[in-house]
Amino acid sequence: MRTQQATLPNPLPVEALEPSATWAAGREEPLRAAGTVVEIGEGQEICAEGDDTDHFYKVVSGVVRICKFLSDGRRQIEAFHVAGELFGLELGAERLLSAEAVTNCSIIVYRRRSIEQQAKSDHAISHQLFQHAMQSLAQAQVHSLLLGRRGAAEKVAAFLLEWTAKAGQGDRLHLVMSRQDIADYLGLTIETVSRSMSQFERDGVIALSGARHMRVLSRGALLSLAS
Amino acid sequence: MRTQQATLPNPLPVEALEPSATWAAGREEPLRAAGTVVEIGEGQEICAEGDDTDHFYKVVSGVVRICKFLSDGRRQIEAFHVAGELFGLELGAERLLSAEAVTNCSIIVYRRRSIEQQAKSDHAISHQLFQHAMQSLAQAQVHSLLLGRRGAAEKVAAFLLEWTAKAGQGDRLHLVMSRQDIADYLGLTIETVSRSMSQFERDGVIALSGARHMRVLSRGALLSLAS
DNA sequence: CGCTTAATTGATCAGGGTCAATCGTGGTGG
DNA sequence: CCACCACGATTGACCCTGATCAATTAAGCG
Repeated sequence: MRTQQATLPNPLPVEALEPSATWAAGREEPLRAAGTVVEIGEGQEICAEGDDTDHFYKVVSGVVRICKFLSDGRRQIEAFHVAGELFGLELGAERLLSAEAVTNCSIIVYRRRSIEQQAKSDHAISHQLFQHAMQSLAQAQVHSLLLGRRGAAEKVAAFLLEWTAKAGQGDRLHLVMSRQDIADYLGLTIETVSRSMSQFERDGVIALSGARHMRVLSRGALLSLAS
Repeated sequence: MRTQQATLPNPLPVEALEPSATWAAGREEPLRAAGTVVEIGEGQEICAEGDDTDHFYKVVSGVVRICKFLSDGRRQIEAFHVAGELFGLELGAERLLSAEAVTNCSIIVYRRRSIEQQAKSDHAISHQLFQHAMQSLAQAQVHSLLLGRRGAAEKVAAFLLEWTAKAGQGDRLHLVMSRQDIADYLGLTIETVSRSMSQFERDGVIALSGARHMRVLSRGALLSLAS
C-alpha cells in the first residue's frame, strides 16, 4: 500500500492532505476543516525557534524559508518550501527551527493536537504524514550532500537546477529569494554566489536579466558543473 | 541492549498500541520479532545506491555509516547509526544512499513489504516508522547545520560532543571510525581533522591515547568551540 | 619483528571569505 | 516625469583557512 512514487523529483509530490482519488471517496477532507488559511507578508516570521510545536503548516502559495540563527548572528537556511508542501512539523515540544515568508504567502495552519487525534483513527492521515516526513528527510539529505560538496560553482549550479525544477518555466527562471538567502542556503557568501553567477553568464551557461531573472542557456553545462 | 532471535510472525502486544501519548513520545518496539538478525563484518556493505528498497534495517550492535559516493570518487557520510536505530528506509524504489558497517555489526533485516502490510492494521508500527522518519529528519538537519557552519575546529568539536553523548563513558571516548570517516562526515580532509585534534590536545581540551581513544578534559571548551 | 595501513606533521597553494568601492534598480517625493 | 535615495547586487583587492602534496611517525597485525 505504498504510493507508487518511484524516484522523487525535486518538486515534492505532496498531494498529502489533499483530497486524492484514493482517499477522497467517502471521506470529506477532514484536514481541510482542521486548518485555517492565513496570509503572511514578505519577510514576516511564521514561527520561531523556541516556540511550542502546537501548530504546523502547509504552503498554499508563495515561498517559505526554514532557518536557524546561530549565536554569532549567522543564519543557515535549511530548506525552502513551495505550494503544496508541509512544514513546521517537529517531534519535540519546542521548535528548533524558525520559518519565514520569502514572498507574500498564503498558508494553512493546522492544530497539531487535532490532526494527531485524527491520525490515530484515520490511517490515511498518518500515512500521509509519514510520506511527508520521509520526503523532507530525502530533501534534507540532498541538502547535506550539497553543503558537503566543495566548490562554490558546484553548489550554485545545483541550486539553479533545483529551482528550474521547482519553479522554472521552460528555460526561464525567476528566483524569488535574495542573494543572501541563496548564500545562507548554500553555506557561501553573497559575493561568492554573485561571482559564480557572473561566471556562468560569461561562460554562456545562463543569461541574466536583472538579478533574479535569467534564462538557462545550457542545462547540460549546469548538470555537469553540479556533478 | 535486547537480544532477539525470534523470526516468527509478530504476535503484537496489545499494550504497545497507543496509550494517550502524543506522537512525540517514543514507544517500545512494535517491530520486535518481524525481522531476521544478520552479522556484518567491518567494512562490509549492507546495501548500495541503486539497490531496490525492499528491505530496511535496525542496528542491534556496532556502528553503521550511511553514505553517498560522488562521481569523482569523493564520499560523503550522511549519518552514523548506533544500536537501536533504524536505517535504510527510503520512499523511492531505488536507494539513493548506501550503508556500510563501520565495525562488526549485528543488524535486523526487515522486509519492507511485510512491515507495510502490518502498518496498515497496526497503528503502533506506523507510528514508530513516523517517529523514526522525524528523528532522522531532525538529525539530518543538525548535520546540515554542522556542514554549513564554517570552521574546521567548530566541526570537529561538535563531532566529539556528538559522540561523547552517543558513546562516551564519563570523560573517556573511543571513536570506532577512522579519520577518513570523520572527515567525510564533516566535509573536511583527514589532515585537517588530525590537525584540529592535535590542536585540542595542545590546548588541553582533550588527551589522546592512540588515535581513537581519548579523554575529554574540558567539555566546556568543546561546547564553546562548537558554539 | 618486519610489513602494511592509518595518522600526524610540515610546506605550499588556491578557493573563497572579508573589506571596500561601485553599479544598478526600484521606490518615493518634489 | 524625473531626480534622488536606499538597498541589493556586482566587482575588485587582499588575506586566511583549509586543501594539496609530500614526508615521517605511529599503530596494528600476521
